[in-house]
Amino acid sequence: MEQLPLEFYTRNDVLQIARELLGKLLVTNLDRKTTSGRIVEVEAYNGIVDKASHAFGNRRTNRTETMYAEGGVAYVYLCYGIHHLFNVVTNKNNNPHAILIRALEPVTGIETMLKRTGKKKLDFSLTRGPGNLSKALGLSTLQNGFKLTDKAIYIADDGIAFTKREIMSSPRIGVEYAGEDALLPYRFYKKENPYVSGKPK
DNA sequence: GAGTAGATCCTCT
DNA sequence: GAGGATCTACTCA
Repeated sequence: MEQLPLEFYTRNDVLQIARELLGKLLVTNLDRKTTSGRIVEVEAYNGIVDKASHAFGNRRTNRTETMYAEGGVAYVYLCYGIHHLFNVVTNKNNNPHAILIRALEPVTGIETMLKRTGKKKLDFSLTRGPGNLSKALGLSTLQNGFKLTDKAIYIADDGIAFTKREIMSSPRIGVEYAGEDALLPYRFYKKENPYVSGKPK
């Protein structure tokens, strides 16, 4: 199992990176506990030209500053006052690309995830949806700006990759306000995986 | 089973 | 002062 190198994140094709993230392992070492999950759903946010992105129009604020950092860091922010959403920042300095991790398949530390989320037993909702998976992995705004090349949070390749046929794309979720950009097929997910959010077919 | 309200708080205008 | 890259529970049928 290999931690992804910085060069993986600093490339400029956020859609390509998003596709490649599928099948990788997201690992957290927080609270002296290790938890990990296989990424099965992501959404790409294509920088300043993307109306659905917080960085649209090169809007630069305290919150979005993390996205302008060099790729390979975590961008975590609070949504609806309740949910912490975890993103991977990509591209070079001052190019605010990001990839939202929307769903995982639990791999290690399931007991810990259950404890964190207050669930009694494993079900598909444990790591389905960005709010839930952040909770399960112990991610919060405290981890905003963490480097993915460190040990606390990182993404690893254990040799498993999905085939092209297994990867589906669709418009993103929850971004209706973004006008025509809401229609862009920037969401990628593994076909027929029960952890993928949205409506089961 | 489908539709909707409520939670809850940080960020930006 | 408004609203958001969401989720859950509750209503109603």
